[in-house]
Amino acid sequence: MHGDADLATPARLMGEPARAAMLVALLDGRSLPASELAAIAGVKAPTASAHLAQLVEGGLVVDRRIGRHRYFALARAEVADAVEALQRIAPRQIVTSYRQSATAQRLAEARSCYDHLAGRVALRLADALVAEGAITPLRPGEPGRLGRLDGDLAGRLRVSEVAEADSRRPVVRGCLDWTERRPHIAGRLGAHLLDTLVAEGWVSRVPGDRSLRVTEIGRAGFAALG
Amino acid sequence: MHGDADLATPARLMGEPARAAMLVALLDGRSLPASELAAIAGVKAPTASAHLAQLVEGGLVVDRRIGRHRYFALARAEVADAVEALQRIAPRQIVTSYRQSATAQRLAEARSCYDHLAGRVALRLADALVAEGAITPLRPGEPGRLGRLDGDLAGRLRVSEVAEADSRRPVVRGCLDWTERRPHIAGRLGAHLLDTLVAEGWVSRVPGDRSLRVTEIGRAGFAALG
DNA sequence: GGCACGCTTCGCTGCGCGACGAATCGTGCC
DNA sequence: GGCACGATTCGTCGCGCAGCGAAGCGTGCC
Repeated sequence: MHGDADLATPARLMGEPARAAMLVALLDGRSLPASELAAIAGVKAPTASAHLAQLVEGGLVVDRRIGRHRYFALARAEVADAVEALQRIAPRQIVTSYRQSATAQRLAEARSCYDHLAGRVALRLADALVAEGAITPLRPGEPGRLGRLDGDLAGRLRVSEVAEADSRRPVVRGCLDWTERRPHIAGRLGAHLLDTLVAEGWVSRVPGDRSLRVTEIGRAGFAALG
Repeated sequence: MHGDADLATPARLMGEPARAAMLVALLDGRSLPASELAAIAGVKAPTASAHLAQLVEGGLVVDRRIGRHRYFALARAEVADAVEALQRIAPRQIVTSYRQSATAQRLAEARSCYDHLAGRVALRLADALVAEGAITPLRPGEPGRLGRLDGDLAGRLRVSEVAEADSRRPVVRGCLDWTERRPHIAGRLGAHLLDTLVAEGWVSRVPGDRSLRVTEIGRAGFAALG
């Protein structure tokens, strides 16, 4: 009658618990693969695939195929606004702005990505190792090579240890951080660096969460990188 | 895991077309009875009753029982915000703010309420007739009485005609305007006034809509009331 | 008191859709 | 080339729930 937008369509998409969980997981702007969203939503792959297809069809989410992976992200800021507006009227719990929440900030700062380090600190670390010549410049999804390992940082993080390991897995691989749109270090070195940083007390794992807590030691260490 | 508000609950409530239509109808802050919401949503009374019970249970809508009627309104401004946020991401159609839209403004200014006049102009008219002594002060839901009908306004609007009619329906009744929280004129006089104003060209009916268009004549006439 | 009327409750029907196992497709990797 | 793996498609199952007719309840009205 008086030209309403079809409110019910996006609301229905958000009204299913598994889909709602996916949208919340994407609220901070990251892109996540279907498998991870399935785990977050607590459903199996076929179910997640169907949900994600609906979200894309409904224009709430966009997808980007990278090799055999498929990354999903919120389509636009208005979708995040709507999600947050709904959270505000949800029973119990006050949400100011999730995108600026402590959890989202911690995830953007430092988190684990599979077995390696991600977040802003990962980018600083990668930049510093490239600058030192310990690794070749990173390109997303592509393998890199080690360089001269006699530098200060390479020594402190024991980069040479990964050179010795025998594995089919590439030593260095660029892994795109979808929040920052720049690659950080994955591959054997990426996993090794995360282990070393945890062992050295720079970061500590948060149980049941992918975020990492940066300690005082780590804060000083990362700050000294550049 | 990280203390989310239960986004899915309010979203599910909004994700059903009939309920969504009801919420949109309440978006401008009015209170509407169940029967009218049923008509707006295009469902029968039992279905509407079930939907409204869910909306109340979910905290999106509050109800107020007045006699055998039950009026519903949005529970708080945040609900309207969420509805509008969802409309903005709905396929095709851009909604800026429905509460400030032309249609909502017209409804707040002048509309028909069943068979009589409502909206801000109805309040001005009621105030003027009370001031002139043509009717006793209005109390919501209660009948009133006619007074001296030799005043200017009473003459122009032919109020005396309703005094002559023989009907069980009360001559004057206060009808609460839920937007303005003050009563306007219902009853036989209310219906008579609307008919007269249409006949005199103060307002014209909008087909398929409860809003009334105030003409130039009406604009001048209402302005002269006070 | 009796009627009208708005709303609710009950019982039933049918459909939409979420869930998953199994199989398939496509890609990356060594 | 062959394996591993992420994602999708297909088919099936079962639950949840919207919808309504009929009946019941409470209130207003004269």
